[in-house]
Amino acid sequence: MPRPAASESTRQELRTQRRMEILQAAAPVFARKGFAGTKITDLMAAAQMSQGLLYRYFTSKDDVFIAIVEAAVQHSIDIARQAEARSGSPLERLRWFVETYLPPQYEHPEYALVVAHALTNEAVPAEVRVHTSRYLIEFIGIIRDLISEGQMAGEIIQRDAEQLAVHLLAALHGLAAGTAFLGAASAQEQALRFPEPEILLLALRPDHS
Amino acid sequence: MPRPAASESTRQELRTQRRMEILQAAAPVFARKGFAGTKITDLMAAAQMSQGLLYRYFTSKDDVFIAIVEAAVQHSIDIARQAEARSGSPLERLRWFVETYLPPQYEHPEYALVVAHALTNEAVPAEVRVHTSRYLIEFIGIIRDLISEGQMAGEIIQRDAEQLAVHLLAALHGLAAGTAFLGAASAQEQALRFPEPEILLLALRPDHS
Amino acid sequence: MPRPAASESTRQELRTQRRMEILQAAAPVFARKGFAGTKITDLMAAAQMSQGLLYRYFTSKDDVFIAIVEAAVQHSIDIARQAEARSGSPLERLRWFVETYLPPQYEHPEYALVVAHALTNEAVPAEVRVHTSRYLIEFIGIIRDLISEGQMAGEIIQRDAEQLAVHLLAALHGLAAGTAFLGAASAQEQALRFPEPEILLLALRPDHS
Amino acid sequence: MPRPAASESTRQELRTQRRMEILQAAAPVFARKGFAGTKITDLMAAAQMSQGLLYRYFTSKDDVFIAIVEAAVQHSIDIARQAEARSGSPLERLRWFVETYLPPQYEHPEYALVVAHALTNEAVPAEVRVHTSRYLIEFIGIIRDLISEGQMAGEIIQRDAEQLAVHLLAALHGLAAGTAFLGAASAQEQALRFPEPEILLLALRPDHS
DNA sequence: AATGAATGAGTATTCATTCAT
DNA sequence: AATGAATGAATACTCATTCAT
Repeated sequence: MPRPAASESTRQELRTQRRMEILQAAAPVFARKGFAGTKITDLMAAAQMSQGLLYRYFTSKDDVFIAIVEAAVQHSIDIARQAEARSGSPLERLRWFVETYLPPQYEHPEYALVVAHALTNEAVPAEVRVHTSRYLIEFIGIIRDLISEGQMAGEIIQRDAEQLAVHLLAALHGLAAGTAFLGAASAQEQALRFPEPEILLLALRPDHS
Repeated sequence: MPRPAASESTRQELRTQRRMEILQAAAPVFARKGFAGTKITDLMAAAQMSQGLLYRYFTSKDDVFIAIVEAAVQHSIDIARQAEARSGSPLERLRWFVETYLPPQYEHPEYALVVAHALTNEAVPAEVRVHTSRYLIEFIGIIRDLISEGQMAGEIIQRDAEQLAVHLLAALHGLAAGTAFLGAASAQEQALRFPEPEILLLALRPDHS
Repeated sequence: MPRPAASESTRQELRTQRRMEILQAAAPVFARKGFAGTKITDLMAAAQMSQGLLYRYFTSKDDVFIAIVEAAVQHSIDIARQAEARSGSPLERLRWFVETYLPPQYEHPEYALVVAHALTNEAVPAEVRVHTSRYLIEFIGIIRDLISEGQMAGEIIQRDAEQLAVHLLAALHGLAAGTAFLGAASAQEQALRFPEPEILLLALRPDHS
Repeated sequence: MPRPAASESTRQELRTQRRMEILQAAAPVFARKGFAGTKITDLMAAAQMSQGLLYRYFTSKDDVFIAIVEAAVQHSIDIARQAEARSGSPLERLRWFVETYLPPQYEHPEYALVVAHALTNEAVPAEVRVHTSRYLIEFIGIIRDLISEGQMAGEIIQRDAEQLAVHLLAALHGLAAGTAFLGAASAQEQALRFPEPEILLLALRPDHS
């Protein structure tokens, strides 16, 4: 067997590598400027490549955006599934989830913003929106089930599990979004204190008495 | 013979009226499409007027957007101030705030989205972003002080008041944003249950002893 | 015979009066901004009337412009014809023409500019251009004939009369146009000295010897 | 291995080349239609390029216009300076100037028209107007000084040198402008005879006696 | 007649995408 | 593969003209 295969796979690796570079450079730009507000030029300037090159790795601006959203949503679900699959009590697993999920959001709020943007923004192709929201519902479902389990174990307050799940995730998302701007804004004045993971779990405490 | 005065003031009223119509039609469009993604045509089609007319009432697309953000932020602060000024225990006042603030957000999530957009999006003029974030910090401050009071009264858990405030408002915002898409998305499948106001207050419960 | 005629004629006078006011206000505006650069708003602001009113007196922007050009050209020809009909030697009549024609051009260069604009500018309806240039050729013809007469009387240099005529009128026009800007421009620095009428006639002096 | 340098300099040449093509195509269009009356489409259609391309070479319509005016004025001054620096008597140098300056104006009256437009038209940015008129005053100054010299040499009539200079240049400009329309207009009927350079100098002849 | 609001076609400019090198 | 020039559709904004009062 000759060598072409080797150079072929190397080429493939380079391609994948390039694609990743572009995506990583693109995410924060989309987050900051929104889908419609982002120009191909912005994207490729951030990636330090020539604009024309984008079209060797993606078919369109949409395509880049979709890839980012896809990855972000997939990442969220992955963590939720890991939490689900862990050992430990339901509450312990929820705590692990929040502690694993929140800090990176504080570091890279762009992904949350891009996902939000993808869901909200009509400029984004409808199929992406549908697809993404379906994933999110799955995401919520996983958390809701963990909460239910915790309630059966008596570790979690007896309220509608779905409402509790939505509340938890809304707070997580709100915080990620908030970091993006209040973080920046408050930096200028006095830094705003963002809640530690533990705070997010307070609402779940079982009732006294 | 002061006749002109009458028609003059009438004209002013009509102008104000028209401005309002445009703003009310524009808010949901901006919320759905984002600033850059919204065309003047979209705005004026929603308002059922000819596009050119917009420029008799606003100087630019920016101008319309800013007016909406301004109003939304002002409205938020107003409610917070009313809560502050109310009689009753701090917790009761916070409950009133959440019960007053949340349901309209479920009804009209567009305003929250527009504000978020204004803060996040670089396509939005920088001064608007700065101005708006300053208001938001004031908003947070009011809620934080209410929480502090509640803590002194023993009604609220002893944790960093600012973190608790940020958490509360992040959840509120996250829910408003979430309604916009998950509401719509879940409508297609099975409706998602969004938390009642009471849920938002669970995190504030004082610790069991 | 009843009275309606009287009020009827009064109405007519008012109409004519209004038309004139508009034209007089419009000429300098067109001169300064050109045809395409002038807005109806500019015109009517200068005339201190509401924009809509223009359409009671003229059918369009073109119409106003044409009326001004027409009047200006007609005025030029009138003076040339008066010079033609005068008594005195051909050179004396030419002198009268230049002395009568030039100073008002220095005072109101706008008309010369508007005529030039009408001839040059393709934004102006083609028929106006043709019509106007036909008039101008007539204008040149009158001056050329006066020069010919002067040559036969030995008062004027023996050169192609048409060339001399074109030269004279080009200078007149060039000076009118020049006043509009060099006058203004030089006012800021040191005033530029524009030629007295006599200078324009120097080229016509018969040869020495 | 300095290969990139070569292609880099080639690129620059191509850019400059393109800029020139656009300018050359644009000048007559601006001359015919005026600044406000000229559409980007007109410009680029004349240059046989797509409209969007203009913006890779100029920042705006203004920018193109300014470049043309700048070049035209600069060209005028250059010729005046060459006349100034020549050998020969003042009158001979003036004759050289007129003979060099006038015929190209007959060929390409567009530049004179564009300059006139730049000075007259308020649609043109004020700074361009000021800048250009300053140049023109310099231009006049050079000619005035040549005339003064000629007067001292007894070659030129004893009249205010500045008035003579303004007259000469007004005639030159008037002829250039005139060619643009009377040339075209008269073509349709009978050709009008435009003055030969020599005619322009007649006014300068010293007095008989 | 007079006013100023309403309309919508038109224009400068931008930007995703394609193409030549 | 990589670059950056070229294309042209799309969009904010303007302005002549019409209309309601």
